[in-house]
Amino acid sequence: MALQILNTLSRQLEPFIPLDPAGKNVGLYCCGPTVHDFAHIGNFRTFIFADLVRRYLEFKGFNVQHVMNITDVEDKIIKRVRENKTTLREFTGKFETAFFEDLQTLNCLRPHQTPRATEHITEIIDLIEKLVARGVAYKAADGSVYFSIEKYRGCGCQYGQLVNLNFEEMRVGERVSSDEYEKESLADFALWKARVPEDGDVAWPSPWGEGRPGWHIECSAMSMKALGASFDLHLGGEDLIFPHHEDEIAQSEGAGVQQPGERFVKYWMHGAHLLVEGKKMSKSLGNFFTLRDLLGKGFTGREIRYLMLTSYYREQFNFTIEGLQGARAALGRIDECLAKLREMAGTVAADADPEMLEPFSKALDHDMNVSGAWGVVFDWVRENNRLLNGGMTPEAAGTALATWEKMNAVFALGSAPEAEAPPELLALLEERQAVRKAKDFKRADAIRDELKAKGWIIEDTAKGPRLKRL
RNA sequence: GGCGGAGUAGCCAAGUGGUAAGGCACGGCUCUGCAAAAGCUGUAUUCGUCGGUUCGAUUCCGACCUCCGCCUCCA
Repeated sequence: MALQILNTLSRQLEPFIPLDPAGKNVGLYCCGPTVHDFAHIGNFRTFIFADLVRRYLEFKGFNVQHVMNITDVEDKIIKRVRENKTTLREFTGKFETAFFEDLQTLNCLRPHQTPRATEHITEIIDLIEKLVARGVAYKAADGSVYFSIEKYRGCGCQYGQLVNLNFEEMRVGERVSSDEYEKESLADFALWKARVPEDGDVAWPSPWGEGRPGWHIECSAMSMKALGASFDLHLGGEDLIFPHHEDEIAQSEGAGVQQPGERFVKYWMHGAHLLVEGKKMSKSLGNFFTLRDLLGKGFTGREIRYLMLTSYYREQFNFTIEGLQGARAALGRIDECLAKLREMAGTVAADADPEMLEPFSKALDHDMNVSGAWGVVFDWVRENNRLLNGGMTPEAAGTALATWEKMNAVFALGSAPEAEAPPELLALLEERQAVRKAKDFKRADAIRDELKAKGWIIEDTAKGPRLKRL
């Protein structure tokens, strides 16, 4: 069964066939963060989605090269650098570090390459020079260089591959900032922005004078440097479809660096946005959360990851605190089953059960249908629990665990946090056992309440009691 | 106005031209000194509304209603 992907280019489900003739290597680029602040959970939905795609491709046996840019120069960053009287590198470094910490908290694999825009100014300038040489970019009176959509279309290229653009009907210009009036046409976009006083020290020399890259160009320059002029997969949030990705295509294909008939990117996948408590996230509504905010509320990275992974990436997802609590319960169910399986399996080593993996990957093959895959996982949990109630062999438990390892390579939930009770509580637990034997249930229940007050619940199992974190 | 997406149980969420996965929550049962925990188990005559095609539609077609996103800051 082959993986099928809903390609934004065609809006259709297409079989995934890598450009690599050997069908082995896959280039994956995902638009990364603009490091001007801590990333919010909406951002992380996209990055968890990218991580899922990467892990699933690896599960399928592909050799993935995963690239994610760090946009570390941009209007908002420059503004904040000025406000904070700091340097660009110091300011962006702080949020970049936090971003990678957050990715780790969410158990996202670190991309193989995470190029910074500021370290690819040479590549960016080279690309702009190619565009100027081909006549699809021009230097305006303000010293900036713009991409000409009209010239680009004049070369027979299509602008509007990802979105159906109707230039006559577009309400163009409503939000165009006033400093861009030098453009020949409102739809044109900046490749190189001429230095202005507000930029402070943030400027690089270029053939067009000092300045800095425009918004879209860094992704074109860095993705093509890392993965070649034509690569397999490009991911990002749905808001990037237009203009960011449309402009990336225009810049990349307009430079004439692909072989005839080749495209910049073969498959585009876009993740839908998040709602929080049913509303669009906004600071004024109080439903704007960074990952750190949620950790502060006592939720864990794996709970957040799980919740994000229960929804189909292409559909808007309502992220709620109630959902996080449900995630905690669902994870508890999986953890419980795994713990019992481990106990049963002991040291038995076994191979995964291919019959189990088949429906799991069949679901994911359908454009990353995680819901179907979770259905398989929970059916598996129930079946294991039934067997654990009698009739399961250590070998069968070993097979089940090996199967889980495979599935979990895709979902990457990590393992349940170890919760070893402190000795004084274990002593209380023993005391309770003693008084229960003596039928002093009053004292036994008092101990139970005391432990509960300290955050531990007693689980009386066939093998005796154990303490569990509340 | 243009373009795109969505409406399935209390909540989240799959799916299919042949009679509705899964998770959370809730009820029942097992276990227990009682509990808890855990496990098992039950729960949508019905898939936004109205028509049409069909032996049969939640699934296809048409109309309508509602919600959401994008249209040059945005994951």
